Amino acid sequence: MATIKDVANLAGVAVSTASYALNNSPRVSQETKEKVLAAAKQLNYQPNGIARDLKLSKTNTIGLILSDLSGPFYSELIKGVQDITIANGYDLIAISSLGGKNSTAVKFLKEKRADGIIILAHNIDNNLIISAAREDMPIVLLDRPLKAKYVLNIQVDNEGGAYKAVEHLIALGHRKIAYLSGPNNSYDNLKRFAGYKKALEDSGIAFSNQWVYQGNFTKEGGYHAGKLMLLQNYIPEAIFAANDEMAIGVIEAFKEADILIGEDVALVGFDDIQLSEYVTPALTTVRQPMKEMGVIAAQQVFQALNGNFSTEAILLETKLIIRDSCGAKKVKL
Amino acid sequence: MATIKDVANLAGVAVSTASYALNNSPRVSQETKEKVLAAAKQLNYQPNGIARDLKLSKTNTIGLILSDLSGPFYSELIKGVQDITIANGYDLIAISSLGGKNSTAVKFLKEKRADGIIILAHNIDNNLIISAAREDMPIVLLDRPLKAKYVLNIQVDNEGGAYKAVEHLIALGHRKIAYLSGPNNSYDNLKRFAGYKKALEDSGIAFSNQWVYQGNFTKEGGYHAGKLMLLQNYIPEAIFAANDEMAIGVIEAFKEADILIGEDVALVGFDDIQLSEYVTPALTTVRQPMKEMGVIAAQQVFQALNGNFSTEAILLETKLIIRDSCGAKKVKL
DNA sequence: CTGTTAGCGCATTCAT
DNA sequence: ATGAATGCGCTAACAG
Repeated sequence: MATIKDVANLAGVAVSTASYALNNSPRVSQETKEKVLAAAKQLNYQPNGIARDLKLSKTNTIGLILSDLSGPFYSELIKGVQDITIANGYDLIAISSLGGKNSTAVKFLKEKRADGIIILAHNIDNNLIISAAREDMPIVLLDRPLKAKYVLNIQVDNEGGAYKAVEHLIALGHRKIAYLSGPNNSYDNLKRFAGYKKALEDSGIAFSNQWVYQGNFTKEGGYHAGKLMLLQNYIPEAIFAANDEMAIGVIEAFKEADILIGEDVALVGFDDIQLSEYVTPALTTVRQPMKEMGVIAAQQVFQALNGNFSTEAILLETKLIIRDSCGAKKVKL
Repeated sequence: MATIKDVANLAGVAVSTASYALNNSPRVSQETKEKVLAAAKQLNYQPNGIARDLKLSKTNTIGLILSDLSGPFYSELIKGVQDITIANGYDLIAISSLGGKNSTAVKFLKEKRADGIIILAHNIDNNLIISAAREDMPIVLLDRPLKAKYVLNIQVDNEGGAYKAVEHLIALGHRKIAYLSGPNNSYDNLKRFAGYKKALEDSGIAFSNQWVYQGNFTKEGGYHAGKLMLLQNYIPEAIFAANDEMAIGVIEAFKEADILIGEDVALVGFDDIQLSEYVTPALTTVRQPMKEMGVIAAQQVFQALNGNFSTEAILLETKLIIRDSCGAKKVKL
């Protein structure tokens, strides 16, 4: 691979001159500029970005860390981030935090391989984030609060969203409302659980531990939880699933047992992933403003890069999307 | 940020010794190793990965270039690639080719920011690929054939898959079969179109240009094509959509007009995206072995990195997944 | 076993 | 307007 040195040699100028010419600096004459450009073309010269990054201590890229690149859930988020990143002339890279300690994500954080980082991955450790965040690499955290220098917080109102969902179920006349839980180390799950409990409480419904089922935020988990309810022969009047994937798992489990969701049991999810609209019955769920979240996250990164570190956490509102699985439409008839 | 030099100073050793110690080389005594590690810890030293990459001319990462990071379609592919990449101790980065000439993807290719590249993005130019591919950065191309040095080809049998789909439609008794087309510059689309025509031909059905509708591989495109058919008051007996997203768009358009898919019109898609199973009616479609594709692509990269450049293109088989939208299940009753 | 030194490829300061 | 020289942070060949 040709280096800038080769180009300079061929053009008969010094390396520095070649560099100036290549970067279109006004310091170099038109004539030599052309000479250098011609040489570069002839050698098929491509600048080595890594050398440049090292020299400038700047990568011009934003890293988006996700717990799983193949999730169904991030599509809109990515779009939002992408829009802003491109608009700022930066590059965007998506990184998986899969693999724990040795994941690409951890390496990126530790080695400052991006000028800014957006994280939506609960398996990235708080301490790592704190020690990685720096003035020239601010970090935006999307899935938990963390007060630290150069760390910005944006969150969805999980608790409020869950509250809305359960309140809706209660208004529909249900009292025995199960909670289908995500992982206990997930902050999102905790908040949703809190919202669930608060809604029960506010309606004078006593909470029972029996009502919570573990579904691990996966479709399979939801399916198994549904099966478990069937085996125990305990079908609640309503189920609030802490995310849509689990809710879809429940739908499948109940479908196999000929239990009609939206009639025999009411079901509400959380997230409003793309699938939720298409599943049968269409899933009532709590929508997160994912694209907006992506946009704001990216904007915060660039603001921080410009020295404006907003201190206060941003809380985004959710919206209850009523479809068929909760039975509300039936009730109205 | 502390550098290795600071660590060496604090530990009272030379930079090289510090480097060896940090990299756990057997050349350095246990005692000094500990001294260095202690110093590193005290300074919260983090190696600068970019400097290392420059020095070693190696990034230890594989880049996966996709035309749109937020597509519903890549989930399984990414999983396959990820598995192999992690197994080889490499990092994986997903990059969007959105943004044309200035996209991150183009930069990655030109500046050799990865040790291997996998491309599924029709908007990356052949010439760019040819000039970017090199011994220490092989490129695997997933969406078109391209014979060039250090370029490897893996493809799905688009033509065969389309043939199967249309053959199935013909076997069901349909003659007027519309083709819902993707972009004309897409190789995949071309091949699927070829399979469609061949199937017609082999059954003695004359092809008519009137039967092809443009849908641009998007749901919106499919929706509009469906609307157009309705406006023209020309509903074909069957539709073969060149991908599932367009097929889903057609379903929506027809649903609005109370035309029953699977009864009034038969519909088959291509890809078998996750949604296809859940949409109503469930979509009959041609499944691509996406995960397998990812696995093989990554394997090819690592083989190439080890000097084994397989020359022959790999062709992966497709499978017709019969669900409800084609009406086959009805017919059997 | 440890230290000295030379680059990796580039941008940039300082002379000229 | 151009060139010589320096260093970003790191690894590794070489010397001791």
